[in-house]
Amino acid sequence: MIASTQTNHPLHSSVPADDPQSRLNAACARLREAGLRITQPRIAIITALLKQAQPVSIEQIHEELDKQSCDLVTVYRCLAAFEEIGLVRRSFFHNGTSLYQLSDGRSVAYHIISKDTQEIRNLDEATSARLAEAIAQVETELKAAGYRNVSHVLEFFANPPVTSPVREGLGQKKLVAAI
Amino acid sequence: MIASTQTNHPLHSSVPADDPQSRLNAACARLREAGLRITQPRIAIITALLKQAQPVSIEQIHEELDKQSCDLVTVYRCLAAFEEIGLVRRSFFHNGTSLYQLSDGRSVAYHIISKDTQEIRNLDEATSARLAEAIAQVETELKAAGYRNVSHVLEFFANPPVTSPVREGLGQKKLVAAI
DNA sequence: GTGGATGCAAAGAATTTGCAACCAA
DNA sequence: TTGGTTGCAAATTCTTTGCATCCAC
Repeated sequence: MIASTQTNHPLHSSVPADDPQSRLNAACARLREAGLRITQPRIAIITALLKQAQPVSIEQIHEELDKQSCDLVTVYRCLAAFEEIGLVRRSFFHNGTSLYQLSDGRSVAYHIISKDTQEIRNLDEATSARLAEAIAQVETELKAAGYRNVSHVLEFFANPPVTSPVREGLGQKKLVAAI
Repeated sequence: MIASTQTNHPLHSSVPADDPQSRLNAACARLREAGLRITQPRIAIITALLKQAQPVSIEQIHEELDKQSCDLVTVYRCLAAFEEIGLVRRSFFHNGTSLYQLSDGRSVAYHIISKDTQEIRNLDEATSARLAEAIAQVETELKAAGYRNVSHVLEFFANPPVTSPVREGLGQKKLVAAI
């Protein structure tokens, strides 16, 4: 039910190649198309996002960026710009914090956020795909009804089983629970 | 596709009567069960929530409360408490603000939030029900897998058609767009 | 009577804004 | 060259906390 590891199924993603370099290139192309400039901070931010399998907070991204490479404010501004052109999805908020993830056309994965620890896990692919299909259908209907720029947010919240395998990788340090 | 008016289908809601008084009573009962006290501010807050067909922000609730009846901080604290016992659902956030709605067992309605105006509309019942079913299935699986306190947030964002009928009632004044 | 609830003031955290300097196109 | 970007500092906004007082049970 819960995919603890992110498996890559090139078969599933209709769009881009999987290696970081081409994904970065694709992202830069989208910036250019949108009339945005390719700057050092932006490359660094996109590169940081490429490493993430889960949505991450702005703070986390900034920390990834070896501090000096750009200002926190720049991360805010870049992510806002990226979101505007659909390069990233603002995935969810909890305790009032936004999390972001690259949206480069590969399949959506929905998440379970631990109510206690803010740990994030992916739903397994099959389940995510099933939900994505139901939601896509609604979005199609909305578009047919004249809505534009249709998007959505779906997150699950829960207390994970006690025997929970802890997620590895860059973590929840900065995701302090507020409630 | 989009239900502009909130239709009441007693047939659908297995639980409570529709008149405000019994809904208030039911809510109070739930407070009592949870060991929370029935106070004047809490009654006022619940009453304000009862009037809403859509999720509302804490600010909005506070404004509904003819100012003097309780402090903003109290609204925060009460809603946190209500959320804890499942009396309200924290429905979604946008521009970082949480919105709340009473969750008294009547059917869920998912929402479309206008990206421009923050106007909120309900999906029609059939569509909401279809989504709710797909999601309930996932939640059931999660519970079976040992997850507890499973909940979710699903929101659609879009720019509504230009000929959009504007939603009446307590509104988006306080829902200032931040991005 | 007693512990939970409230109000007020103040602290904190996340995010935004103003503006001068900078650099990608 | 020039307007989009950035950095730094300061301002805002939303939310939480501390603590004395109050009131529901």
